Formats: sequence, structure tokens, C-alpha cells
Amino acid sequence: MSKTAVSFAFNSPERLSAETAVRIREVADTLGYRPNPVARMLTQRQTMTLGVLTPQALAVIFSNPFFALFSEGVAHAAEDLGYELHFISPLHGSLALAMGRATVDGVVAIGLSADHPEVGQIRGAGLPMVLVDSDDLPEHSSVMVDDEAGARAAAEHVLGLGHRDVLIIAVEGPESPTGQPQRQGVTERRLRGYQAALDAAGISLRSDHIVAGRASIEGGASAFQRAWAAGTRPTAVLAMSDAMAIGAMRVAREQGLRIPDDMSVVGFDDIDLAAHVDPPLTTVHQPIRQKGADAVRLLLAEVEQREAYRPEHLRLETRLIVRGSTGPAPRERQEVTGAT
Amino acid sequence: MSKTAVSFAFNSPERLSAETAVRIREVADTLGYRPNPVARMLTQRQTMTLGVLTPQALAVIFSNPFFALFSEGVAHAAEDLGYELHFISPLHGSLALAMGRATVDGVVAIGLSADHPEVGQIRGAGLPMVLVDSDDLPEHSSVMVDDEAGARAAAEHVLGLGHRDVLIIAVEGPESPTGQPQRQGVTERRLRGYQAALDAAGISLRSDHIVAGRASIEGGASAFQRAWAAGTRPTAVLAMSDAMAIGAMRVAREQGLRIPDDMSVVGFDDIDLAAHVDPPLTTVHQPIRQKGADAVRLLLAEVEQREAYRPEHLRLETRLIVRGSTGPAPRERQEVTGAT
DNA sequence: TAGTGTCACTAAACCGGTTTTCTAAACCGG
DNA sequence: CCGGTTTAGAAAACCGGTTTAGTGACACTA
Repeated sequence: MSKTAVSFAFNSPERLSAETAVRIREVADTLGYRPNPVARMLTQRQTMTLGVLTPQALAVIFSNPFFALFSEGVAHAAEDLGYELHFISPLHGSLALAMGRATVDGVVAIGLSADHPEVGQIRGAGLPMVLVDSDDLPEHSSVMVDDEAGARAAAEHVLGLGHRDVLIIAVEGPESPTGQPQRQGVTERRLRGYQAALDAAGISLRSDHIVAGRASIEGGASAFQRAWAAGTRPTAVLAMSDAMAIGAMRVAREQGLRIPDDMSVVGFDDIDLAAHVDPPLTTVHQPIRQKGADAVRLLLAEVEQREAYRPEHLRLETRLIVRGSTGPAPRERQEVTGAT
Repeated sequence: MSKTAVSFAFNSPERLSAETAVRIREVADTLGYRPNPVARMLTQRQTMTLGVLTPQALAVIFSNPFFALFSEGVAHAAEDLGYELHFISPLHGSLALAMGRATVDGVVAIGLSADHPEVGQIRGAGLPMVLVDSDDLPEHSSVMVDDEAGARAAAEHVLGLGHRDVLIIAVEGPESPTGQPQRQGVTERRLRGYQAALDAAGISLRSDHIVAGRASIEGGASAFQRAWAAGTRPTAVLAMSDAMAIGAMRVAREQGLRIPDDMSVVGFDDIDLAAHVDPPLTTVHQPIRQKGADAVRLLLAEVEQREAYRPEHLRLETRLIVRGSTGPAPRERQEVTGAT
């Protein structure tokens, strides 16, 4: 048999007599032969796989429950459409390098900002791409969430409860070339929201009342620990991720604080577990799964009709969910703010 | 310039004069040229990517926090070694099909048992593979955990607290061809552990005191809900995953039960959040991240020296972590077990 | 009985690189 | 000045498929 015949047997059996087609497949089975997927990709110039691009190492990304939820949305949509999933994270510190190795038809990029050092090379690959949690690149579709409004609502909530001394726990971005963690994208927008509410209430935010860490339980714990060790004694904590809020609560409790009596805590994301921690976490809900699903949907629109493609920019809503981790500011503490 | 020269410029610049090598790369940059990774894979016969094989849809797998932790371990090891990560889940219901499409150098398979309907085809691909949470295929390396001992410890713990009416919440496997969820692998081993402890205490387990569901918060919630609706009133719940335990606790509380006063709950896994839920979850710890990392380590041993390769079988320890979700059996309930 | 279609299969070109083999020019010592 | 090495770059074969353009056998038509 010619290799042409074999190829037909697998891809267009109708071009062979039924009998030979069956025979070829039988022989293939007994020989354990499978068409090499790489060769197939090469000729067809498509891979049927989608990439998920993360500016940080996967190991750190996966420690944020947010990401599992997001992946759930991405996976659901991708599986529906028959695409496989490939995770792209910096290789030897370079995202562009990892991108160059990745065999995907398109990419969902999480939090990729215009000032990322390798953004030029990444876009240079010429792959369809949609941005999540960023709309810095107008020629690429994007899926965002109203971070600023969500953060403002969170801050207004604690201010309404009488809190005046607020600690903000921010998510640190990937390090800039200078080694300084950057404040950009999501972090920047949420900070703006917090700040807006504080400004409106006439409260100034001391720079040592903003700490940052990784978006995980441990990251939140160590960030709060740092602030505490430096003498910061807030009555309310605004954390930019639920995981961080939970970490901060653990440390606070270890310091003898009762939540929400002595200190209130607000998270961000509303992961499934937020309702189940002790106390149930007040947080800003965002539709994480949907973000993932929408991103894939937009990406495939681009992948499958590359010609007349118009980028689309989605902005989904956030909303505050009040649970048990926030309460009125403690009376005696309202005067003693900033005690060392 | 010949394409040979271009190839040299990228891969072995020392075979070109320094000057031309630089010139070629400059031209490539301005033209936005990148060597096609698929073509490169084809000639080199390696992809520098590892697959993670899941018998269930990724969307359901990712809803189990266990998986994020496991992925964290896998990703950490893979990134260290310069490999990318590709997730392989059933495509149109067929794992073998997805496997055939995947361009990977090796596979970490989660919970793949010998009686999986497609195990023959999966192995037929001839890829290096290591099994996690299964050692059904002796010729493949495996990473296991002592599920039986862990489960036994959990059951002995609640028995020691005086509980006599125990509900088991099992993880349901992928559906068998008959549509019946299967009881196999991890689930079977843990069940054996629970059973052993119950037997030793002379307690017989009624079959309607085992319910199953997906390994997620919702899965645990609906499984417990089902049992409750059927009139089951246990004083202790043994769940095969922390997420399920948390879901069960939620429903129990909605029914007016206090935990652990009215009912004790034990989980399995010890995910990061187990210590932070309300009440802190008593659970069986297993080293999840390490499982992922070890699996990758074993896999790469096989990938990189395929000739003289000996499969290795790892069995890691589990241990019971007692927290606040378990307590003495309620007195009055000890007599009223099984009320309808 | 030659002309024309159809059928079942094959030869050859191609996908976009890498790698081995070759060639022409520059270099080198004697 | 000449044969033998290096050196820089090119030609060609190859990776393992898909796809287009044949080709030969056979049946059908006029």
C-alpha cells in the first residue's frame, strides 16, 4: 500500500474502496501505527490547541484559586469546541521564548500589559490573541472586569461601617527588569477604586498602608505579617484576592484579633470557598469562569475567520457580596489608629 | 542566503562567520521571522512538552482544588526542566483520540486504571507514561499514596470518638460504558480503609450509607443532600475529598446541624484551605504537590534515557490531621441512628 | 471497437524546518 | 608554487504526513 492510501484510510475513507480502507485500519491497529500528530500539524498548518499565556511561573499561578476557576471556564469552552489546552509560562525567564516553542493556534493571555518587556516579541509571533484582565492592546480582543467599581464598593462598604484606618493588600505583578515588583493592570485599577472611595471620604492613605505579595494564602499571610511587624494596626483590610484575605485572617487570628470584631477583612474574586471560610468572607464577586469561557469564544472567532476580524472588548460586572468578615469599626480603636 | 544558513544562525551560530550570523538574525527580526516550532519538532522528534492526562473533562477536574495543587507540583518540576505543559482530556468522549492529537514527549496520567476502556489504545501510542494514584500498569512508573491507611486512620478517629453511624461520601469515577459510575482506584482503596476500621469495630456499613458525587464542593453538597433527603442521619461523615467535605458541611448547617457538636466531618487531601474553613477541617493529609513533582521526575527519567529504563513505584505517606470538624458523638443520637 | 467515464489507487510535490554531505575559496607550510 | 587543510556557505536528503495530479483497468456508450 502507498502512504497515500494509508492517509486516505484515516482521513477520507470514501476515497478508497470500503474493503481496503478497513483492511488498512486493521493492519494499522495490529502494528500499533498512529499517524504522527506533529507531521499532521505541519501540513495542515493548524494544531487544534489553544494556549493560555501566564506572565508568571505556572507554579505560582496555580497557587491562586482564581486560576483554577478561570481554567475551568477556559477548559469548558475549549473542550466543547474540540481544542486541546497548552499552558505557556516563562521559559528560563522569557515568555517570548516559551511562546516561540508553543504550537498553538491562538493564545489567551492573562494580564499582559503594554509595558511588558517582551510584549513586542509576543505579538511578533503573529498569533491570534485575546487579553484577559487587560485591554492595553486595542487591536486584540479583551475580556475585562470592572475592577475599579468593585474595589470602590469594597472600600465604601468598610468606610460605611466606620473604619478609618485601612490596610490594602495588593497583588504584586511580575518583577520588572530592575527587580522592583510593578504596580500595574489589575492591581493598579483596584487600587484606584480603593483610593477613590478613600478620597471621597477625606481619608488619606499612608504609603506604608499598602503592602503587596503573591496572590495566594501564603502571600497574603506574609504581607499582613510584614505590615503587622512594622507596627501597622488597621481596623480594616482590603485584599485584592480572596486567597490573600484568607491568609491575612489567619495571621490576624494568630495575633489574637477577632474577625470581624477587632478587624474587618474584604477579599476580591469570590472564589467558591469564600463562603465557607471562618468567618465567611465579604468579597467582591467577579464572574471568573465566564471570563475564561468568553476569552476562548472571542479567540476562536479570530482563529476561525482570520480575514474580516474585528476585535471585541468585553467588560463584565463585579459586585460586592457582604458576608461575615466585615463589621462595625471597634470603638476604642477608632482613635488609636496607627499605634506602633 | 540559503535556508541552511538561517537554520545555523539560530541553532549553531558557531558554524557561521560571526558577521553573517548576526546579519541573518537582524534580518529575521525586522521581517518578524520565527522558526516554525512544528517543523522543528518534526525533525527533532521531540516536542519539549509534557502531557497531563485526565480521564475526565478538564472543567470538572479543575473544580477540585486537589488538582490545582497537583498541577502546581507538576508545573514546578516541568518548568525547572524546560518543558511546557499540555493538558489532555477526553475529546468527544475519547481519551485515545485526544491522546492521538497531543504532541508530547511523555504523559503523566491521573488515576488511569487497567480497566479503563481505552487503556489499550492509550498505551498503544507508545509514549513514556507515569501513573499517579494508580499502579495498575506495572511496566509504567507510578506515584501513589497510602490511601487505605489514610482512610483507616480517618475512620478509626471518628470511631474512637464514639460515632457508630457513619456516612461515606465517595468520589465517583468516570462513567463506565453502561452509564454506571465506577468504584475503582482511589475510591476503592479508601473505601477499603474505611471498611477495615468499621469491621474491626464490629460495625456493619449499610449500602445506603455510601453516596458518591463529583470531587468538588457542589458534588459533596448534593451527595450529602441526597443522603439527607433519603432519611440518613449519620453522626459522622467520612468524605473522600476536602472539597466534598466542605460541601457536606454547608448543607448540614443549612439543615440546622452544628459541626462538630451534632455531626463530625473528616475530609481527605488537606488542601491549603482545609485549615481555614469553618470549622477547620479534620482531614487526611497527602503530599499533593510532591506527587506532581515526583511524577514529572520519574517521567523525565524515562523520556531522557529510554533505553535502559526501569519503572519505579513510589508510595508516599498519608497522615491524619485532627482539627475542629470532629468531636465526640452526640449522646442522644447514639441510640437513634438511622431515623427516617 | 474505439471513445469516454469512473473507480481505485499511486507518484510526486509540498509543509518548514534540521542535518549530513559537498564544494569552492582561502590559508598554510615546505 | 603546489598539494593538503580549514573555513563559509550551499545542495540535497530527510522528518512523516497531506494533497494534487496522474495512471491503468474496467465498464459503458455509440
